[in-house]
Amino acid sequence: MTSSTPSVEGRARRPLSRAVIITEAVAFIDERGLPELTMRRLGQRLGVEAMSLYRYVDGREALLDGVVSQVTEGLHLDPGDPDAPGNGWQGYLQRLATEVRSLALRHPQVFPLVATRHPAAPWLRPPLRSLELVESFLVALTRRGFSDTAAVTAYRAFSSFLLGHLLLESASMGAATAPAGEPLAEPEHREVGETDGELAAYPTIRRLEHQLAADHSTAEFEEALEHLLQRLELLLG
Amino acid sequence: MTSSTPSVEGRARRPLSRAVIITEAVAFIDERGLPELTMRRLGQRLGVEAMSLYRYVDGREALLDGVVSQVTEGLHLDPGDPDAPGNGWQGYLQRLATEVRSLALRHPQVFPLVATRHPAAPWLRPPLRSLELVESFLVALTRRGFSDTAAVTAYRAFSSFLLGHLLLESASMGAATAPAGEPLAEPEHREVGETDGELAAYPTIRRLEHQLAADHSTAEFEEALEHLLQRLELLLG
DNA sequence: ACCTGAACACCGTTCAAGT
DNA sequence: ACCTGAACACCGTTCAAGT
Repeated sequence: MTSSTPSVEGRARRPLSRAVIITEAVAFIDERGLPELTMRRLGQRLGVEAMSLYRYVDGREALLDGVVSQVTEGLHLDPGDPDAPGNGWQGYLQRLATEVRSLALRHPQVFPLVATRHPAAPWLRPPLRSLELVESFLVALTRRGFSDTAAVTAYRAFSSFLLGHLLLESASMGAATAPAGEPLAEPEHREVGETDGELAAYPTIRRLEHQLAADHSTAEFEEALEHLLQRLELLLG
Repeated sequence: MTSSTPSVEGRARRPLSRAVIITEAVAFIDERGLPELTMRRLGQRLGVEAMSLYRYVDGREALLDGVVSQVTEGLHLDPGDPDAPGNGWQGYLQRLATEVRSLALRHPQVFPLVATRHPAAPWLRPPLRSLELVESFLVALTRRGFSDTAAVTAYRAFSSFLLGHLLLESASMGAATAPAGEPLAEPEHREVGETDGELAAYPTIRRLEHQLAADHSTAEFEEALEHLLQRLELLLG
């Protein structure tokens, strides 16, 4: 009874499409990390040979672009009414920042991709890589008193801020969730130049070791954002 | 007359060593980009088979770590006398920032590697990835009036700042110098979703296209650094 | 219309063997 | 001591062929 409807062959196979391929690629990267993602393995996960993917995706590079797009388009922020209370430009930027941050924390293995893939154009600065989002950003700010130039300047400053903070944060998260392959910072298997013994040559690092390892990411993010907003306020004519 | 001294076989081959291999890898990435770097091609460039490299380098991943280390160790900054004029913590951070930036601009293709490789420890935050450098940073600041905690906080803020700004800057540079393979933003061969026509759906981006594409990186970097320093000043007890 | 088998060129890496 | 030939397992990708 091998019917033509997806039956019990271990798992019912979703019909292939660009969307499910990319969705599954994101899941794969989340679970096993980017270096593990292979056309062949992704096919296997989808119950299909690797070559089938090429009907829907233009090769591995295009697939990764798709991953970045999909993850990035999950961010749709309604600028809302400029005159509503708590909805000024500061509130807007704060909400946007929080949303991007939560994206980075949800997909720490994908975020480096968002951060480093070559953007298609200079007006798509990582990690704000969707046209919708950038358009929305610029409109939100110009409607709230920013001149064109000021809005563009703010856009640049804002993206640099997000990139720096979130890339570092997702990297330190990604290390914890890293693929089972690399032991990273395990007590055994130490690299020659970086053992505790060698750390003796750097007394200050050693003294501050605990503080350096401590995680204050949320507080730091918010504090830095606060200062960025103050800085951007100077752009208001 | 095939002598044993490196004679005229096209090019005198430097004797192999870990150092020359890594140096050549850096040059290779600078010229052709990271994805092009292959053990086999690197061997070829050194006049040797790929397997020979494994005597000196522990595989490709280790090679890339070596690349990051070498490039990063080119940064040795003398903190100098805390009491000398123009040598306060602000001057120190300014010099350090400039130095890291010039590194990023000299090696725009290598910088993403510096930015995204998993650091060996939480106290090595990209792009400040050398123990010497971090030690020097912390000493410089604590000698200049920062408490331990303040120095660590400053270290975090400073690295985020550098990472965000320089990764974006090096990416936009790297695109220009990109490998001959990818046409990127060419007039022909446009991706479906991002033609000028489609840009019509984003009127603000379109209106600000020129401003968005304009490059003000140096001024922006300096301005943002200035504000960071002001912000760090608040940490002084 | 959708998937696959076979094939190609190219990887990283190991190891016994050459000099 | 230093390099290499041969081999292995694994890539991405194409295309004619199957259903």
